[in-house]
Amino acid sequence: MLDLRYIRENAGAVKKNCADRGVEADVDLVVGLADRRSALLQELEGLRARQNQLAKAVGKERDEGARARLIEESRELKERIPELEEELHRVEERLTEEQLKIPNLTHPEAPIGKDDSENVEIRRWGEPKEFGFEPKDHVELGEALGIIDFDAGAKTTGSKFYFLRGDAVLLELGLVRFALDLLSGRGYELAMTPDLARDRMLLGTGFVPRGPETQIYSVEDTDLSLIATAEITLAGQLADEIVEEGSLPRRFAGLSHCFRTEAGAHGRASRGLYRVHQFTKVEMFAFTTPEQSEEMHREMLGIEEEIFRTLEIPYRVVDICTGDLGAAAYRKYDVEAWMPGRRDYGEVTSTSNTTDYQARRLGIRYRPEGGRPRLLHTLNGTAIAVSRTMIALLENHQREDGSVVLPEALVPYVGREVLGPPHR
RNA sequence: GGAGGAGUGGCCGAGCGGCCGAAGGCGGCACCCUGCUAAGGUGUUAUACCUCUAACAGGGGUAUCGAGGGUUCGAAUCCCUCCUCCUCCGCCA
Repeated sequence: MLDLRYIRENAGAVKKNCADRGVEADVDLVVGLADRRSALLQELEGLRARQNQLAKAVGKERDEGARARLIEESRELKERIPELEEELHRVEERLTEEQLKIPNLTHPEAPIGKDDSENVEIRRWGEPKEFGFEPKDHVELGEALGIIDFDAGAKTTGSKFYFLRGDAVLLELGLVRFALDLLSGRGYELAMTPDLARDRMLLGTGFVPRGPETQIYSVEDTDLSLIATAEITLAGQLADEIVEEGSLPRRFAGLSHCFRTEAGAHGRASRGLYRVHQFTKVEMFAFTTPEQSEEMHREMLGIEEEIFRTLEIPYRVVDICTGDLGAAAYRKYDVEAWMPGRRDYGEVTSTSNTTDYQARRLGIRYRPEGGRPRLLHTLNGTAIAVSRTMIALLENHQREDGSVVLPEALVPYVGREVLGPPHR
């Protein structure tokens, strides 16, 4: 959410930003509603001031007649005030609804573009490996090894769900522990968060919990949804709080399951583990001062790259263009790993600087030394999204016989050098 | 799930239906004093929004004492619902 005053005073710039991002938001409507709200508020506050005045006067008035007159006027106000309040409430509800559609501002250096085809590659690491044989994709590899079972997932739960078996279980746990160890050493507080969160936390972080275009599973008859990422709970943990400046930056490494309906995503490149409804992820999250956030963003991207270099997986880094930023991001970088099964790079991590966009909605502020509270900045980045990392790992490190050699750094975490069929 | 208790400012903690945005303490800030340090003294210190104004300086106003309703001329204070936390019992991984 953007600051209402900023929107009113910079309607032109906000409109241009919406256009750059390809977002349909009615800025004029927001401004109109904001004006209406101000007018109502002024009228209402005037009446309330009179009401308070009267109440105070009644307490002091000794003359019975005068007292009765004061109470009479007060009773009249008591009728009118709720009517205005109701109208104000309606206007504010509508205003918030429209205001939420307006995306965050954009970093001046973010590339302008309409969709992911206009994202800008900024660097590459590693060369796609030449196999001396026809490489298989992770679905073939996983099923042949008996370690990824889509049929069982589909039977018990539905398509795009899966069982991990045998060495894949150890691989998931090893990847998670590998990431946690690395982040713990970089000053990230380890956290396992709830896998569900209140709708307010989803809205606050820029997700749409319910409705036709939602990507979120919500629980009926409650205000809870399954989280799409621990970003939601990690951001929400400080909702409505004011933290001391000295405690910033504050870094978290959050482990959670992630749930996504992926509505409308069928038919696209989504074979196997690439686009699933549930996966495990270690997420980086940070609260910073406005001055610290760009540096923190670079730090997160650096860690993401380091992880994939350590896993010996070729990747490229992409600067996400305006049309592909989503609502909350001011700037976003993706790391895309080489996936031999696709003969292409595929997104494995994403890191965003959301500036004060989430903090405003969630009410998270910090107190500068001796100053008034200011909104802080929030950032997030993927350390390891297990499912997609598993794709890259299996496909890049496969051998002709269908077994998979683990990168050295992972061996102690998985307890194996080679992934093979489960023990019978 | 059952029975009790509690939710107040950055933190702790008072609070008779009107004089309470709220005592007191801690912490913070400013100044004073003490040759350093420690201690002490005085003052100050919630947030958002509206409005006057050249003003992010001041003045005025509204709201906020877990949330939402209600009673009342008037609610932190009374009533209802919900949420959260604590204690005890039951159940359970």
